[in-house]
Amino acid sequence: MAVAAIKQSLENSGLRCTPQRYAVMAFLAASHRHPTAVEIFEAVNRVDPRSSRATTYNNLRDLVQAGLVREVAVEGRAARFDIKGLRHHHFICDHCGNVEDIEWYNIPRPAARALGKRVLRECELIFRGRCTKCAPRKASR
Amino acid sequence: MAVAAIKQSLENSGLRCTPQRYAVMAFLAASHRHPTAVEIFEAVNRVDPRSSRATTYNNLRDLVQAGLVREVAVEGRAARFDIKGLRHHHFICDHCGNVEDIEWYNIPRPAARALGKRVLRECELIFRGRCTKCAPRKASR
DNA sequence: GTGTTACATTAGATTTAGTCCAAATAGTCT
DNA sequence: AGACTATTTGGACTAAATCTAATGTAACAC
Ligand SMILES: [Mn+2]
Ligand SMILES: [Mn+2]
Ligand SMILES: [Zn+2]
Ligand SMILES: [Zn+2]
Repeated sequence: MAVAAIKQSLENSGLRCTPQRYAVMAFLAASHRHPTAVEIFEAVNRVDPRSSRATTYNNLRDLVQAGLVREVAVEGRAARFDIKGLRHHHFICDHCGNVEDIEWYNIPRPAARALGKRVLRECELIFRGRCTKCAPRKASR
Repeated sequence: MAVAAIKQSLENSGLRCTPQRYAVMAFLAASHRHPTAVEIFEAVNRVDPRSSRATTYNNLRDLVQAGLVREVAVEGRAARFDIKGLRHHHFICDHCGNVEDIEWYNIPRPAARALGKRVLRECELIFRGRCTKCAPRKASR
């Protein structure tokens, strides 16, 4: 994602493009690894400009709220984040907790009857199992 | 869920039916509210037999591992639990974090190609938006 | 420009959710 | 009964995230 594109999307969402905010976006845009808040905090602080822990969390919260970033809750582990670019599904490893992208495909929506008066914003499909690294080795089991 | 049924399912999973364990299962079976661990802990301790916090968490972990109970991670909030009875999807409210059951319907699996060497255990479909209580009132917006 | 205001950042304290530990208890088996 | 194993327990501990109050910075009005 280009510098200008990040700037644009921040301003479109009514968020100032501060160095700290930009750094979070740039790091997420460059990463396909669904980092945790702490990982983002550390990565951003390996070089200038610095960003405090509170700011990193604040910015992640704002970016999620603006719809630019997605937060993925993983049971028993820290939340992970990714930038909302191309639509995709997620695979979460039972064993190591890693979150991986799965190519998007369409899923049928629920019947209006089943939703009642709820207001639907999005459907999220999550696959669970063992990632390539954690899958049982060939003959075993 | 009947007393005997709970006993059965525990024993089938190789777990002793202790009073504390039973109490967790019985509470979950009777509740449709996806309680948090703390709520379960408090509910179980409103009457005998008592169960410590550590035991409640231990038992929830064991029950999830045995596949009898499901843990639902909710971003920014405590995990919630429900008993694995009839298959169903979940609706999570953006506003209040409540988890509600949505009638089951089948969803297409991903292409084998998209999964690669990963081992798929299950697909989970989560709907997000505003629950009935938090939905914007009629004319507004 | 100067002043005003709203938005952002910061360090550190605090809270929340959950885990760990070592000792005590209670089943199960022979 | 005695040995063995699973389970429970209180309390210390940890990790993740939020809160607070002070400070800094950018946009807007004049
Ligand atoms: Mn992703
Ligand atoms: Mn449910
Ligand atoms: Zn894995
Ligand atoms: Zn709600």
